[in-house]
Amino acid sequence: MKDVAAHARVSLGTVSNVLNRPELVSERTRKRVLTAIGELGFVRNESARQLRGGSSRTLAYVVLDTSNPFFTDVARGVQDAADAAGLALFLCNSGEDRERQAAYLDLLEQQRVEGVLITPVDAADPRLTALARRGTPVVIVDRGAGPAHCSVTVDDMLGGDLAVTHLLDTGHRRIAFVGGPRMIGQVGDRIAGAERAVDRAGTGELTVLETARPNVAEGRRAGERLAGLPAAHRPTAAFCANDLLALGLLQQMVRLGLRVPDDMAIVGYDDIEFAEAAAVPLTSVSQPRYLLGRTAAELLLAEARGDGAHDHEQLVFAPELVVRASTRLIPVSRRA
Amino acid sequence: MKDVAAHARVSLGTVSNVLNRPELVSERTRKRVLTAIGELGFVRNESARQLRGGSSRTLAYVVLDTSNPFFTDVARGVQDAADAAGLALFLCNSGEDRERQAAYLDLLEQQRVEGVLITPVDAADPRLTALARRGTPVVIVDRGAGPAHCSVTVDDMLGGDLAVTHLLDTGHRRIAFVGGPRMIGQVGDRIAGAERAVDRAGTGELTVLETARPNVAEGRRAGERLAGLPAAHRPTAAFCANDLLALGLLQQMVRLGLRVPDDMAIVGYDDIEFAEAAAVPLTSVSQPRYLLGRTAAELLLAEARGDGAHDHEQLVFAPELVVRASTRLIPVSRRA
DNA sequence: CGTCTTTTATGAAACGTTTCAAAGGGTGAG
DNA sequence: CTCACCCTTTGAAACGTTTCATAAAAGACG
Repeated sequence: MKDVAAHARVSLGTVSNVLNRPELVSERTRKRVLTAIGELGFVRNESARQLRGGSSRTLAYVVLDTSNPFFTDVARGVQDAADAAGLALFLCNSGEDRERQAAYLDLLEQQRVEGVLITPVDAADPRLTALARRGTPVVIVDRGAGPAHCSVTVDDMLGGDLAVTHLLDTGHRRIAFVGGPRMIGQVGDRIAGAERAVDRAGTGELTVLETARPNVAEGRRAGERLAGLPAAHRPTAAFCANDLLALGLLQQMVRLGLRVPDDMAIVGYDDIEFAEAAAVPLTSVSQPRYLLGRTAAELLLAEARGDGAHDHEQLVFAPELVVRASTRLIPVSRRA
Repeated sequence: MKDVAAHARVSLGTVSNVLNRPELVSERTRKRVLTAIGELGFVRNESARQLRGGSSRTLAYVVLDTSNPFFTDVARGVQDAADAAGLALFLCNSGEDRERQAAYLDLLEQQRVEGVLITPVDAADPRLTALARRGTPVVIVDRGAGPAHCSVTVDDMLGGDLAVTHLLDTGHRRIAFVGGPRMIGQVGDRIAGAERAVDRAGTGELTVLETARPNVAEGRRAGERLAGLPAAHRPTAAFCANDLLALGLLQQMVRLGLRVPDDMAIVGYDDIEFAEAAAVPLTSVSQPRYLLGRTAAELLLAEARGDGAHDHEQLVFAPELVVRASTRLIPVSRRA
């Protein structure tokens, strides 16, 4: 900037004014400075700017797993909200790795981002509370939060309830829940919702098949386990904690010669794009992904921009069941 | 930091030494300073650090489309390489939007990132050359580059050739290429490869069905157009520019009652995770995605860390054909 | 033509670090 | 007891901006 000033024969302050409050500078001078900037290929140093200005005009979203399409949709919502507010978005992928997440949080705090959106590896990470206490607003995405943060979630218990109620309604009695690890709050909630549906119906039984991670490979493995059971005891329907699991399960069923939905009905969760394109289009619980991200970012902005007082909100969205071919009414004659 | 110094009754310089060269500081003092840091919840200001130190310890990857699984795999490779080098990774999603890409490039240059990996919206963006000329190393990912940059690509002509050669070998003569827009260099190369295969075989004909974008929806639309043709003239095989298109096409075929591969064989491109989980597991051209990202990042690091002289390399990886159920040898008796 | 007001430009301070030359304090050798 | 040397610690400069009080220039007015 000093070079620019020299080149345009003005003072440092004037160059800064051209950049930040051009209306204070005369037409002639402004042009001269802009020309100098062009000729020298000057690029503002954001660090210095930030150091002096105090704010970074940057937001961050720490994603749990970039390769899960659910989160990329959420990210689009976040992106749009950030764009609308004129903020840049730093996307970080923790890859479900606690350490990497911690490293990112440290880094982001050091960068003085204006706020952090995060789908954390552990629901209640003390690090997040500490971060918020020190002044960086934090909004938890797709996970419940204590009163210390805003959060945006979808009602997983309701989702589980919808899914299993649908299975019970279509005539299933032996139902498997496939998902895990169970300690993930969400998974627990979906199980609870599933159990609530069974209890309310007063009939049917729920078996939980826990998986190590919610991905296609684990879905396949679960499929193998289910297919291995004698048909008489085998669940006739599976409710999966997400669509990746459901697709894996579906694929394994097809591979092992079990028919979907006749031998095994499947309900997934998330309604990702591929749910519809699956071998048998997948019945799934749909979450308002884009809206989730967008709303989360808006909450964060409100907290970051708001002056002082702020009440943390815990927003809960309602999921919807999308029925497709992977579930179907069992004729009464064929019921167990 | 001043507060920490006061709290620990040492000078500013000592605090800095504790942080950066702890071996210079006596055990006792170091402990005292660390305690003060803990008590005050001090967090380094990265901007100031960077301003003084000159380097940002940050890399950026400007992704063309986060929701395309191809790029998330590439991103994993980039991520790992960045981690290994102790650098943070800034993931940006241009969403195929020229303006957003430009905005990100400006932002990143202002942030003084150590280097930029990018899959650009346009192959030859003068902005990229300018960026590199001003000192920010740029590596082009999955797109060819002029001699001004390093680049990492996969041989798309070879990929197209492999796919169509496979279709010709399995007995197909009327082959459709589904993909677009054609002006994307990659698409052009795949078409060229496909034509090369046809020419070499001296038999068969290739029809190009151009799509507006390479996604599932467009794949479905292409499927509709193909299915609408009279069976006598309809291509018996389709080679799609990517798996999203192929999955859309497959889905539409199934929906319209055409059998895959009997009525329509399909070859996709990218071999994404869902290719295998599709209604009919998809034959696809597999690209070394992870390696692509990792190598790109390594090239970038070499350029960024290297002192001065650097020869730009254009690395080309070879794709592989993965044969699955969506293509099958046509019995000689049934050939046209 | 002087005075007052408005517009435009300037210079210095401040932001929070890192770095480096130099000062201070011990220790051991002579 | 003195000197030299090593280990610690210190203080100040520098990084590249923004901001603000102030100076200079330019108009406006009587």
